[in-house]
Amino acid sequence: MKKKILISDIARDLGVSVTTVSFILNGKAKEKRISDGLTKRVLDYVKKVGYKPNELAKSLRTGKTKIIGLVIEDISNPFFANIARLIEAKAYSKGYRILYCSTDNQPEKTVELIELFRDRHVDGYIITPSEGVRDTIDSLLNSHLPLVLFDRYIPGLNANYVISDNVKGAYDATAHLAQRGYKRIALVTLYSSQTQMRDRMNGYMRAIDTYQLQPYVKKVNMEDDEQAAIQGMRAFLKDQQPDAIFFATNYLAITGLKALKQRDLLMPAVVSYDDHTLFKLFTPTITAVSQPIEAIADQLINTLLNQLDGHGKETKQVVLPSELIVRESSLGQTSTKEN
Amino acid sequence: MKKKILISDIARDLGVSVTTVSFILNGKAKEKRISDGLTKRVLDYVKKVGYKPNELAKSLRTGKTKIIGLVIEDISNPFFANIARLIEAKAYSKGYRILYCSTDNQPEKTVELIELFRDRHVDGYIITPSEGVRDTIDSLLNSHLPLVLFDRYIPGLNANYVISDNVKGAYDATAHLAQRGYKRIALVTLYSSQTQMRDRMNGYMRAIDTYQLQPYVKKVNMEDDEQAAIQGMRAFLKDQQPDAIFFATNYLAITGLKALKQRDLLMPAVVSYDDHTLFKLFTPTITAVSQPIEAIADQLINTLLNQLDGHGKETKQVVLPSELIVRESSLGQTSTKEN
DNA sequence: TAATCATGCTAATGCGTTTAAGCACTTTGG
DNA sequence: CCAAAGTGCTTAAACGCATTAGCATGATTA
Repeated sequence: MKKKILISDIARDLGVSVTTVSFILNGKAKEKRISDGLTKRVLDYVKKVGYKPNELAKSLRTGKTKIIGLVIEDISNPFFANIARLIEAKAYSKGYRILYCSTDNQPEKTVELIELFRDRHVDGYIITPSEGVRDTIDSLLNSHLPLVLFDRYIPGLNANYVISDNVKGAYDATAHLAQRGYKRIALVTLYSSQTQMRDRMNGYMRAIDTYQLQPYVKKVNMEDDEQAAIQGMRAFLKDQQPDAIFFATNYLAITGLKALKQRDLLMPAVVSYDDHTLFKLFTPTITAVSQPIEAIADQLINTLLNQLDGHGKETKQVVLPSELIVRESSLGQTSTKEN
Repeated sequence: MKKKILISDIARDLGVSVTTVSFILNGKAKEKRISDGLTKRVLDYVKKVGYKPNELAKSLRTGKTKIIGLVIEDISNPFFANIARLIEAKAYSKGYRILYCSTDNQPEKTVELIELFRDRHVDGYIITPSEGVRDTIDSLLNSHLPLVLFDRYIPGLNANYVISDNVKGAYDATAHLAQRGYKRIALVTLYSSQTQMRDRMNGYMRAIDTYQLQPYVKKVNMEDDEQAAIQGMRAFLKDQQPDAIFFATNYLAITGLKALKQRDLLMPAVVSYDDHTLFKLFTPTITAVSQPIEAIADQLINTLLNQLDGHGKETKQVVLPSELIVRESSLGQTSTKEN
């Protein structure tokens, strides 16, 4: 168990000052007019003994950690997981590392995680805000900390965000069902006033208006155990007998499918906001509103990096289009996006 | 944008020394015989001004970060995601925080992530080791850093680990199919010599021996694009015409289902190692070998916390039983574990 | 009465870096 | 020819906290 080697060891061994070594290590050799010979000598020695600076000390001194905190609703949801992956890759190439945590959409947990990241002095934040975290986000904003929200935003808060066009996505999904001739098109959504949920509801209602249909809305509480949610949905299905259902999230769709699994209910047409790898495997396959994951990740990381570089003082609020992926194996039709 | 408040500010405002404040804040008031009156006065003032110590400085000084690094194959895989959740919850209650990262099973990335965590001085490691990281793990071991491997281990390395009984799980799955009368039972696995894969193969082979069947094994490379894997599987299916398939991981099963989706192939019976929320929704539903997630998380965190407390010098290597969850809706049978 | 002890606190040092300021000399420009 | 600028480094002060060793009191003991 060899002793950890310090920058002062390097300096001593080479007969120079710690400062000089530090300059060279931080690429300031030229700027600080250190001779090429010494620069090379130091670099070689550092490589030889395998010295690595103590990042904690470095961060304490500089105030920078080269870490981005990713506070996400649920990392096990494929939509979020995929975005996390893309962000991680892009950040990596810029020398930043990502640390992630799941909030389960619980305000207290979200606040705690943001505080944790703040305690650890992460350089920037990417957050899916749950309800009731306005003050915490506001405090980050007031401290001028680089920050981008996504998937939803906080009305009235002048923060950067990247979201998809939830209204249009939901409208398209509902309109698609209406055009197929379905008459009793239900929306299954959450008890939630978050913006993305609100907008999906609005999109659904707009389509209902356009096609002069009756709305059937079921709100579910997903924080309780899943069984209760399933029971609630089953009651709704028996009651209202929808011939088509638009689920406002992919996990609502999954829970809904479980509710439909028992064969006493007839299988309505199903559309989900957010896709899922397995949706294409179902019989019948499930149409989905697919968010432009790659573009979202791009915008997120670029907006954040801009702020980290000190540019981009003006807030950036981006709305990206979603795409309806139509899957109807029973009718022999396939989307071109299929693989 | 208010200035960050320091421990020295507290001390000055209260007319006491920094040392005293530090003692009180770290719960050493009694031990250091600080009077109750002063203790209360300091605590109250700290709460009033909302002082929070700089964790970086603290860590630099103490060498402790109260952070556990979780290096996992793929956080978007439900099996890993669920374990991560449980670990996070248990660690949290002990004052530890979790930081996670996905390796995608790539050795270079795994090594880099472990180094990253090491640079950040995490207090302990929980790792699903990919191949080729023996040296890195060994180096952690040599530095006496608290460490537990899981899902697989590294043969010959005397490290703590927690795994499930892969041999028995695979045997049970294969035997189940044999008992149902299937004759051409295939194994679909990875090109991988990791222990869990090796053991699942061994379990399959033992069952093949027991029931005097012919083995049909397809190895797949999942690091390439999925299309190639699907094509490979389809070729195998057409060639060998298995009437039952045992997939060695849940994502192999998902890819396999995509390969089977086209209706030119007859649907064989399917069993997967590791369960998935959606498996029970398929028609026909999919039987799975389910690992005891809760027990695994318990053992992992307990083993690690033991080491962090300074106890537990002897290495702990735990093998937990897996359970076969039989799902056969077509036959009207259901497992009692079903919900 | 002096020696001892418990009490309640503080001064000083260290953790491993970065960085502003400087130093002793040499070169350059007008 | 002399001030200004350049050269190649180093000194020392942070960064924000924890901790060891110790110091001044007053109380207790012998």
